[in-house]
Amino acid sequence: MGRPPCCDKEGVKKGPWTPEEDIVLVSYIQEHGPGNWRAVPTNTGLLRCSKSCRLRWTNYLRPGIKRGNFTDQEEKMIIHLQALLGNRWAAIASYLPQRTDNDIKNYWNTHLKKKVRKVQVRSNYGDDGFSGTSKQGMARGQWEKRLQTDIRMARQALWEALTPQNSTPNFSEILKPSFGCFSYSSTKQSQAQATAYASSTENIAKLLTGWMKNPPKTADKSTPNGKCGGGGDQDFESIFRYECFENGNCNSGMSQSDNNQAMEDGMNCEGLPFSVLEKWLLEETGGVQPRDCEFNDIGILDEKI
DNA sequence: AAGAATACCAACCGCTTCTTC
DNA sequence: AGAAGAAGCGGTTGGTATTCT
Repeated sequence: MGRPPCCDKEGVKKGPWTPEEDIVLVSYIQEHGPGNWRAVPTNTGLLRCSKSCRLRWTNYLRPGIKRGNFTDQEEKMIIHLQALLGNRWAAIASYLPQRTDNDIKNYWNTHLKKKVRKVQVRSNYGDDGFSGTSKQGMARGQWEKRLQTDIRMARQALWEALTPQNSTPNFSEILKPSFGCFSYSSTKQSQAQATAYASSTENIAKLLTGWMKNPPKTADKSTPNGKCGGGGDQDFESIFRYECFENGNCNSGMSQSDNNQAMEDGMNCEGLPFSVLEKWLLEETGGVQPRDCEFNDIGILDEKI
């Protein structure tokens, strides 16, 4: 027998929150700060369970939340992140600080899932899509399994590439988070792509090692998310810019002028912000690889040094 | 105009993970 | 070390709005 649900008690209200309840909750949190949710219903007199209070705050009342109207940029990020991380909505939401996991999840389920599926069907499988046997003779379940495998392979490859004993990569490949999801058409091709992906990621270690040897002197630890704030030409952003736009590794098909515009907007050629790409990279490395890097300049690895 | 179908999203449920003792 | 409670997370539900027939 499991623990009884916290909201089963009698007298606990369910359903939509009223503006009055919202005001009570917000006033209480303004005074005491978020947390200790257990105490909220008793101290406020709200006939809600602690869980409901927390959810209402985090998903709706918390300041800084942007609601509705997802931009193209946000859509793109969600699609990429979902392909990379799966349905880990909280992790995805961490890249979009103004959006809640619930919001992203809802948006994915109602809009993006269909959109992505359409694109996949059109570009890779023809109009018969996933029904029955596809053109490749693969059932949907198998396809999903393979997708997961490819993502795992890609992540593994990235991790391996970031360990100091490995070397030699094409950085722009890493900045193509669409790996694994939208680009395969046959098992052979998918394997080849995974292999190509693995070998092409090897350069990251090199790039990072070069960067770490001369860490940005002006890196600003106080910038949001602890990211490097304009550390001369050796910071993450500069590396992304160099590899994508100046070193000829951009394969987005974008014109040079569009590239320049994206660069000015702080994005790579796929429209992904440098800050996000940087965070990916740091997450993929677990914040600890390459082992002898001095990540402390961007406030990530202080305790390891 | 009205009923049915579909879309949307806030909120709930239950499982997992974290924290405290 | 492990039990218990708190908090976090993702899947699902249900009410409302909108669109279709």
